[in-house]
This record gives sequence, C-alpha cells and structure tokens, in this order.
Amino acid sequence: MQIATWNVNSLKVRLPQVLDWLAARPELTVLAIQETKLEDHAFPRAEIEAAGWHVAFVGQKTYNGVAMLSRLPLEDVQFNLPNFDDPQKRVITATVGGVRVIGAYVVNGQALDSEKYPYKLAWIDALIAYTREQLAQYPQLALVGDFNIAPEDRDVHDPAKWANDVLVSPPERERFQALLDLGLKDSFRLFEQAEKSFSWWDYRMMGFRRNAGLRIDHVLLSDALAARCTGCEIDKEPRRLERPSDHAPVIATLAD
DNA sequence: ATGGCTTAGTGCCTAAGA
Repeated sequence: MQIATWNVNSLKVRLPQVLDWLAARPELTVLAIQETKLEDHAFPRAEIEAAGWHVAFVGQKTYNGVAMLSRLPLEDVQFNLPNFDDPQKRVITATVGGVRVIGAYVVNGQALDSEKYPYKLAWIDALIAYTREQLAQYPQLALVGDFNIAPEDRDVHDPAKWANDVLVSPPERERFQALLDLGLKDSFRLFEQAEKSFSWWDYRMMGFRRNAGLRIDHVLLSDALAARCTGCEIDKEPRRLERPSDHAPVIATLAD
C-alpha cells in the first residue's frame, strides 16, 4: 500500500489537480490532505466519492481544514486532538487496511516572537501525547502531514538565512525528535535521497525554479510499518502545474 | 531589497501562510 500526504492550499482551487493526481496513481491507498480551507457543507464529497474514494473531513472557513481519502473504508475516524481544546481544525485520524493513519496540519507559528509560537509548541506537545496513546493501541501507525518543521539543516535550502527562524528553531526540532523517540521513523530518510530535497517552495522569489525550499511535509512510520517500507518520494510534478499548491505530495510505499 | 505570490473574506485591501 501507499500512504501520501499533501497540503493542497485550498481544496476548492486544487480539486481538479488532486483528482488527476489520484487517477494517475493506482497504487495509492490513502491520502491525507491539509489546508482544505472549506467548511464541511462546502466539501466536495460527491466528486471525490464519484472518483472511487472513501473520504472523511473536518474543516472551517478560510484556514486549516483536513481530510482523509482512501480506497479502503475509513474506520474509527477521529477528529482533532482529544487532549487539546482547539477551535482550529487540524487533525484527522482513521484506520485503513489495519493501519492507523494520523493526518496533521501542524501550526505554522509565524515568528518566534509571535503569540502563535507558544501555541505551536503546546499544540505539538499535545500531538506527541496523542500519538503516544494511539501508538500504544495501534502498533501499525503512520503520522503524516504538514509538520511545519524542517528537521535538519539539510532540509533547508539556506540554513544561514533561516537560522533561528520559525520552522527550524531548536524547540521545534526537539519536538520533532520527541515524535521520533516515540518509536517513529522519518520514512524519507530510510532511503538514499537527492541532496536539497524539499516539499515546499515559496510562491515568491521564484522559489521553485531556484529550488529554494524546505522539507516540512513528512510521513513518519512506526517501527512495525518502517520494516515494511520500500520507498519514500516527494512528487514535484504537481508543483510544476499552472496554479500549483506551494507544497508537493510525499508518498511512502509499504510492502504487503 | 526582511519582499516579490496565492488564497479567502471583510472584498478591490487585509491577513496569513512558511
């Protein structure tokens, strides 16, 4: 099976690209989507189901919003972090083919001196606790999404420029490591990868053409799943399209 | 050049993203 994550930056705008992408990937089993930016009544459920997908979603106006699409039925669907009271719709969890998949849109944080930064750190602490609890119940677990953290300097196009900025600060990276310490592997780093591999590029400054990006979208796999993982790739093709999302999808492949 | 673009809503500018 293949597990993917993609921050689409508005599902309303990107739905045709998402459906095209899914149609071209018959091996894909489950896709976690972030930043749908849609209230539930406006979610394009019929179009997605017509394409042969099961779907669950939780959203709000303008910001955030997450969805999970699956070829197999979505079981035991859970919305948001049960241990963190939060009006922002950022998490969706479901069991697919015996695999527990947590799709997360981690808080951006905006800047180190923003009030959103301590919110980000507290939010990730709750995600860590929730993932620990889920992992105890479901040894076959994938935590995927837009983490808004570049784990290492090699995940940053220009580490000097980004030094001490949000997305790379030590408290954020320590929390990313705390997630790994629960017993998760960054599937992308299980394999040899090209240098300067990124999953997000700024719309401005010709970021994509210059490959001035960050690797902030991740597929983390429990040890049981990591043992089955045969590959992980970032698909840059959708980023080349007209009117792209600023993020590229990340796909991990698991042997049966 | 500490910004350039893209999105949605309050709507023709503003806030936010990363």
